[in-house]
Amino acid sequence: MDGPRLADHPIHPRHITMAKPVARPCSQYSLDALLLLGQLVREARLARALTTTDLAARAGISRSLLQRIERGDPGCSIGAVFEVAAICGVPLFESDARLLSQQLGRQMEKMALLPKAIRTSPGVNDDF
Amino acid sequence: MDGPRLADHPIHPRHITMAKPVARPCSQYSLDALLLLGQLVREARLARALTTTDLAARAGISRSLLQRIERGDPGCSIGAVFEVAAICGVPLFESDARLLSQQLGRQMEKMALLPKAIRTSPGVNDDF
DNA sequence: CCTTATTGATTTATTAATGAGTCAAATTGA
DNA sequence: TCAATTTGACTCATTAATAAATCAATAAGG
Repeated sequence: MDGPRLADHPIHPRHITMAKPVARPCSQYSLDALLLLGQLVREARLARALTTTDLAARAGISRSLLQRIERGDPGCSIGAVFEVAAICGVPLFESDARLLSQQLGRQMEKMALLPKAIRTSPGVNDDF
Repeated sequence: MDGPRLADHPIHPRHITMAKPVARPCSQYSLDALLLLGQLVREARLARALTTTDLAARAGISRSLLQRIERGDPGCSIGAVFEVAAICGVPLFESDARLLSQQLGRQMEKMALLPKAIRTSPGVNDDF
């Protein structure tokens, strides 16, 4: 059981980077939205003359994470992304802090009125 | 070294859940935005009469993750959140897929013109 | 031009997120 | 009312995200 292992005989040349299987599949729409958000963050950061190190420090995250955020990596935590966006002034939901809070309040009221559970009729296929 | 351990003598009654230290600090603004997004997802899901199990399956995530998304948990991956939002029709950036793609294209062009690096003057304090 | 700072791209150890499962409580619709 | 279903809230094992550090390449500005 100590013969040559598969890894010792690479199929591909070293310099060709194998596309590693994506951690979690993500639609193109989501990827586009993510990339756009990342670019908006980058633009806002540059507009404020902040270095990646500075912005990362202000957001309480590492520079490497900020780099992934600007690249639109779907694996970043949404808390980190929103924090960075908020700090460098990229609007979330096209509203400022006050409007957001109002919107949240109204939303919470609405939710209180909605049914707490949904039940699907066994026979109905609701695909779309 | 085998006397009674600290854990054997709880300070608090069992039924009082200790608020565990937050994994990563997050501003109130971000938390509000996250909660709003979660509520919008929940509302959209109910409007489409989807169970949490159904929507989670369509998004390719677990039900427990969907629950955390609707709760506005900052630790969820942004890819998962955007995917769920897209599936149940919560608009990202208040634009549909086509507009998003256009917007992304324009943004990429703009970015090409911007400086690649920012450097901070040693004496200047740009705090705000 | 030349020094200095910033960025991009790695790797690795650590920490946290995720999926899967269970259970009780709440809700629905008949 | 009542059975069936959905939801919320946990636990735990596994997987992935994150921080930190390094290094080469690039860009800025005197």
